[in-house]
Amino acid sequence: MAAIQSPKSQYQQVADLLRGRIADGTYSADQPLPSEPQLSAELGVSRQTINRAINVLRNAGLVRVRRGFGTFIRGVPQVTRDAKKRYAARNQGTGAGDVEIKALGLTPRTEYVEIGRVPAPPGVADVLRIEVDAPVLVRRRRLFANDEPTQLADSFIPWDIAEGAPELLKRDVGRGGSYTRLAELGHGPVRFTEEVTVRTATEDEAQLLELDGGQPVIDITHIAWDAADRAVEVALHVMPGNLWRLRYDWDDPTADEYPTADGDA
Amino acid sequence: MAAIQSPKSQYQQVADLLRGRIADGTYSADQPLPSEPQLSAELGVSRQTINRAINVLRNAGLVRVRRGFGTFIRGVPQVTRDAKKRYAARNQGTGAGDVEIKALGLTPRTEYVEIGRVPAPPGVADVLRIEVDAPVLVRRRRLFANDEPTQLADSFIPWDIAEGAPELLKRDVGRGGSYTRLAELGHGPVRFTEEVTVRTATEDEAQLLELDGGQPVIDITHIAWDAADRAVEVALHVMPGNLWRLRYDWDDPTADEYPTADGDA
DNA sequence: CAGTGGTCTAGACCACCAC
DNA sequence: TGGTGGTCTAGACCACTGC
Repeated sequence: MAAIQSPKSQYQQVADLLRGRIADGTYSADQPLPSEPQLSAELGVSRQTINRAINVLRNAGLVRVRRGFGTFIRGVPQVTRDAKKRYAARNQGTGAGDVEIKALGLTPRTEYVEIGRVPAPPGVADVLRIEVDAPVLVRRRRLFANDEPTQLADSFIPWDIAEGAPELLKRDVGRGGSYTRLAELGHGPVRFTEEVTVRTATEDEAQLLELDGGQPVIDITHIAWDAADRAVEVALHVMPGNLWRLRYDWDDPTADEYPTADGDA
Repeated sequence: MAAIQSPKSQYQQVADLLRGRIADGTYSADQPLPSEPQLSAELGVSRQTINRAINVLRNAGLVRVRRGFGTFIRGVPQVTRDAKKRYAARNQGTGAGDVEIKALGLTPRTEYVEIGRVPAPPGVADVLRIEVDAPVLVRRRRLFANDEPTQLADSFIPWDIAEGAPELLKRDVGRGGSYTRLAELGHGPVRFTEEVTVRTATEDEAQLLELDGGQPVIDITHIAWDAADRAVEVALHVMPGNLWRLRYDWDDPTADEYPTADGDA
């Protein structure tokens, strides 16, 4: 099917070779890969070419470079995030984010970056349909699996709602999680929307997620709606693209409306 | 917030500069960007450095290089794909894929790459819970917006179902689309699941989608289940990562089960 | 300190494109 | 044929790491 292509560039070939060696276990996960000068000598290409090849693997999330130290295989398995289940699990613990990590036998950890009252950033204000700079409660968290950062999760709640539940200003928001607190205030979420985009990480995100610049991230805007159809919470999730698998499912509400064989308007 | 960083590398600075010039309209979408030697002379850095900067923009999907001709701004807006609505729109035309494109005022086009009876590929057989190499109907399509490829969509239906509806072997599967044909056979989908991952494009995909190698793609495995909970169709979608925005929404089925304030098991 | 990867340059050769 | 981008090399300097 593929058209005849000119022979691959050397750095692509080197990248394929290294990919193969990673896959078949030639290189172990404990040891660093051979150094760039070593590979350069072994394969008879310049160090630049080796470096370019390794950059290909980095972009694919296959290896991780620790500067001044060496290049290592990234041994983190993919985490499945089931949109429905993660919120249904609210009765089992504090954060919904821990469920998926534990399921893989990894150790989750949550770092609270910021919890407090701040002016709403433009994007958030827009979604919550409030004025820019109107006060909101923000909860910024960084989630880890086995001490590797796996996700940034910034949650915003309009202040006029949040002020009713002082627990929301604590790290541990208490039994059932923040949605339960919202429910107690009469704003329990009954509907959720998520918008998913893929983009390259910003510098800040790359730092916090320990990614190389330019690596793709998944950007999820999660909105919780209460029974009065008010947006009561926005959560912005940013996650390394190669690390996650998102799962959604739904019933077809119009399953009984297939056109009949004889046709009608 | 960001820690003190050493000054950025030159190619990053050049990339930022070019990004700025694209954003503020210094460079028009009709004209190619200045050539690499020109930029090299203007900015006083080597051509390699310019080239690297442009590669950053390519990975972000901001520009598109036509070899031997020039580098151009990619002016395609993001398309929103609403998982529920796209299937609900089945009564309006043939393909569900056209809806989103038209909504943006772009011209959709579908290219049928392959329609026929083939042995099930391993991944597909696994999902459909049939033997590898058991026969399936495949419909491979490539979707365009304004003649730019926006999506690969390969659909698989177990042959024992598909053979009941000869229309499924035609390009135009008829009124209501393929799900209506399945419904007529007693296998109308009532439930859907989608799994979304992000990865770098394979060579074949890069060619078909006119991407540069290494660019991230969104990979969606869409499964349609009938009332007997049998997987009656699998659709594999591959789309340029920067081109799409995925939208999902769902009601919380457990909204009335928030723990009460006084608590119980 | 020696070894690692990050980056930069000058120069070069090539494939591809439009004319 | 001349201009475009794709790639490669040798050599260099640097920041960072662990010892």
